[in-house]
Amino acid sequence: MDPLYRPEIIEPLVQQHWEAKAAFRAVEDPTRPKYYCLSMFPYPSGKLHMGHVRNYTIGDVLARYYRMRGYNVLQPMGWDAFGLPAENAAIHNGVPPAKWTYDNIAYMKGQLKRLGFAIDWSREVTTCRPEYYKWNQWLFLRMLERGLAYQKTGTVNWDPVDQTVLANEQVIDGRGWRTGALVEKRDIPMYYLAITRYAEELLADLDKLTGWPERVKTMQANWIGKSYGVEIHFPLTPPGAKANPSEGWGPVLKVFTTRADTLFGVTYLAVAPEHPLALQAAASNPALAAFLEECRKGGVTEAQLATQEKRGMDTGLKAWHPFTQEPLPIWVANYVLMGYGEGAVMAVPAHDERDYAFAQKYGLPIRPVIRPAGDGEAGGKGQRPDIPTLPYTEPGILFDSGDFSGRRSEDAIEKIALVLKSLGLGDRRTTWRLRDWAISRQRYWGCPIPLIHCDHCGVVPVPDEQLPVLLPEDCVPDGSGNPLARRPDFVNCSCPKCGRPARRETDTMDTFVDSSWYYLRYCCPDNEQAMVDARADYWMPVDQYIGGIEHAILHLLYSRFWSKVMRDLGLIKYDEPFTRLLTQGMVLNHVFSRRTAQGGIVYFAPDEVEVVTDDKGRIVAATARADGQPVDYQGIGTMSKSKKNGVDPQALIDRYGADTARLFTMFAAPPELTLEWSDSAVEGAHRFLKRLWKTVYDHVQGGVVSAYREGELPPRLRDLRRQLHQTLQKVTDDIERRQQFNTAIAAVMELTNHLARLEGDDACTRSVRQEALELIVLMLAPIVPHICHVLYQELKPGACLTDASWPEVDLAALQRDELELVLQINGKLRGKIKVAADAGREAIEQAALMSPEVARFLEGRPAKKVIVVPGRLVNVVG
RNA sequence: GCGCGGGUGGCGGAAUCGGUAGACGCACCGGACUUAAAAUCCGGUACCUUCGGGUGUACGGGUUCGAGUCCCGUCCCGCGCACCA
Repeated sequence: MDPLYRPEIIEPLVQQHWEAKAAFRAVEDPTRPKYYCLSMFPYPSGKLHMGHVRNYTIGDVLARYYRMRGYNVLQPMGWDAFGLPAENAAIHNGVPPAKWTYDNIAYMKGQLKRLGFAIDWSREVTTCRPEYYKWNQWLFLRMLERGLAYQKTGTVNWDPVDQTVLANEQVIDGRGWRTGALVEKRDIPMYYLAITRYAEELLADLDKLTGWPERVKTMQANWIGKSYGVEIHFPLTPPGAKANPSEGWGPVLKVFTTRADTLFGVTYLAVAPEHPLALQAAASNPALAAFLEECRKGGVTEAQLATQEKRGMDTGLKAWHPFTQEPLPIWVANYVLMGYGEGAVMAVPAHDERDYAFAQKYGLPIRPVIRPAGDGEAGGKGQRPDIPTLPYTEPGILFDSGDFSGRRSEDAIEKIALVLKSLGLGDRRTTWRLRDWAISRQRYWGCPIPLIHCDHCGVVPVPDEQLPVLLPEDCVPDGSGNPLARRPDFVNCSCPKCGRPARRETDTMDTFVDSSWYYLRYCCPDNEQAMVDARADYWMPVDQYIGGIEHAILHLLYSRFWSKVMRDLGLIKYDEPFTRLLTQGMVLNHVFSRRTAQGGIVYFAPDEVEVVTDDKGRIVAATARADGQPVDYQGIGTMSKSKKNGVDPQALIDRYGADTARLFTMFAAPPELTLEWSDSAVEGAHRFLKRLWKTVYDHVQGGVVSAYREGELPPRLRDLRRQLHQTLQKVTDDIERRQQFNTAIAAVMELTNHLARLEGDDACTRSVRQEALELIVLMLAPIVPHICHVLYQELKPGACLTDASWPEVDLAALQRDELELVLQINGKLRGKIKVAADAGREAIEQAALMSPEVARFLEGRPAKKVIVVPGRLVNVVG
């Protein structure tokens, strides 16, 4: 055995061993419990970053742990390979996105292998391969047949930098999620997936996801945004003008409200600038038309986003109140959203912040109709109460509201809805914030939408037998529009219906489509005949999914939707794809910057600066190595290219090895929290591995050990065995139930420190040391598998760690004859007492009362009370 | 604004069901080894102290024999959503 720990030598050897044995090949086996451990697949951007290392190490620890526990483990990996960065790289370097992508995949795959992840590479899935995206197209056609996919021309979010349409989810604060460019509105024909049809189920089934963080479920629930309310129709013709009541109410203006109880406080109606009524009124009103035009452009300007000033204009139109018959002015208001509810609201300035601000600005009447429920609740109809400060937005008791006065808000909403329904002027209604998912992208590097445009037959689906619609891989985009549209060999085709010349759809699918079902394809990546097969029934659902919190809404919601669609198509048998979800925190590092003379900011990589620390080790100043001039220390921030504070995992692996990289990322913080990069903490992790190596080396040098007999162990060795098995118990619980790998590692470090201090090389000691080292190596095996593989071989010649099981706790070793209890007097720690392990409550009380501490602190006063917490402490109250 | 997390030494963090606050690691200090340094090993490290002890988990109250943990209020930080009617 090498006396020195040399990861650069042992790690490649161990990896070759795994490869030769096909150690991590997953084969369906109905006789064994399965464990599908999935990490979110990477976008092949070029090289791994620390976030990947963290993500995949967490997954690998769990996969290896469950493998040792006897589960049939599937841990696959693949590539989210379509997407814009490939096109941008092509624009810069003149290389086709396909080549750039495949080169990146090859390099990053090498990096993943170098980190020693227990991945079944035979199931690798790459979304830009026809054998994968064929099934995107196939399922899209199934959805089209069922009306779950449909075309609609609508106002869409247009990213002027990427020249593409964005989904609502991809617009953040009015800007493109990737480019940060201000999003414009455009009218374009688009394909949508009807995710809203599943809104109810997507919301309700969140309750089934007991293995998901509450935070993620809350975010999804908010995103789906179910809202119970009432739809109210305001007639657009005066009630008296109807010649014949049987004709109904004629045209109405529909609004949605959650506060129907405030109906008698309505003083005007407001519609969105895109509302048909607004457009109609604008036709004969140039000033209004100008205002609408301003809203269309202004809705996304920076200034307006910042001030969010409420603006509006009277249309001159009137609607009539369904109960009071009173005429109400209809305004256009920029704070009303066309995309939500009916694109129109009933405005109640007295009880709504926005309506209040608007009414104040434009001098519209403000009419209170709700008062606090408070003490005067029995107060009787019509009684005029003290009105609190307006707007009063809480529910309360109605007044000045006709027959409804005196009712509570909740009650009034029900009654008003009933009466409206009987009048044919409204009903209860549920509204959702969730929109249908727009999947068309005017980009080249994505999955082609399998449709053909024929002048005679219209939009015709590509027949199944012609799938996949192949994406040409030799295009080099130049940044303007979609290069597919300029490829006659792609565009020109014949209509599948009439055979006449036709044009292929050149839009491609949102890449979130690709990632909505990749986990299914890992189950059967080689099936050319079907999207999924029976193997998916064996592996699915995913038992443990690990990925970044940034996917809490988009990817996870789309995947849940996709699963439900596939279930309804009879393709799969489960409702929810991911049973347990772990969202790992981000990786952070120090940020250094300097203001330039022009007022800009330049960033410095942490290794480009020299820091000055105070006597406590805090950074107080920093200078750039290049010019010796000071730079500003900005504290800790997420690793990013722009801040130049990313750490290249490759450098870490080259210097310390994969095991150190893995140990550091798992030890420095619990997986859900942010992880702060620290060079010295990395060294600390490396030091521990060197110590472990040396401890095993020293022990192995002593030669073969004989097994001890339980009875012959002296107390100090029994104590060590107790700690050993207590540690095993804790580590098992930390990994399996708590998923707190940092405390598991801390416990093993503590044990290893104790073991290093264990003196003696008699047969008994060596025998217990052998047991302890074997267990330590097994406990660390999921985290640092390379070093453990070698150490295990040294400890047990002929044995192979790949076949080893997770050790069992020896309950007998946990037994003890004597316990040490904490002695408290009046709740304060005063000492410790030793009692027999089987001592009863009375014996413990006696022992406590007889202790010198009690005599000293109670000074002869009698104890009023003695509280005994078995196995922990005794508190004497005097 | 609404919703969800948080606030513990110099730092990352531990304390799992209301029961020894600060595990483990980093940093720092001291010692050993060395001609010297690095590496390694050993010891110390919340604060105050009259060395008996006292005080400490953002702040102010409360419940309890006992509170970092539970309850009420305040402040601060992070994340998500954001004119959603």
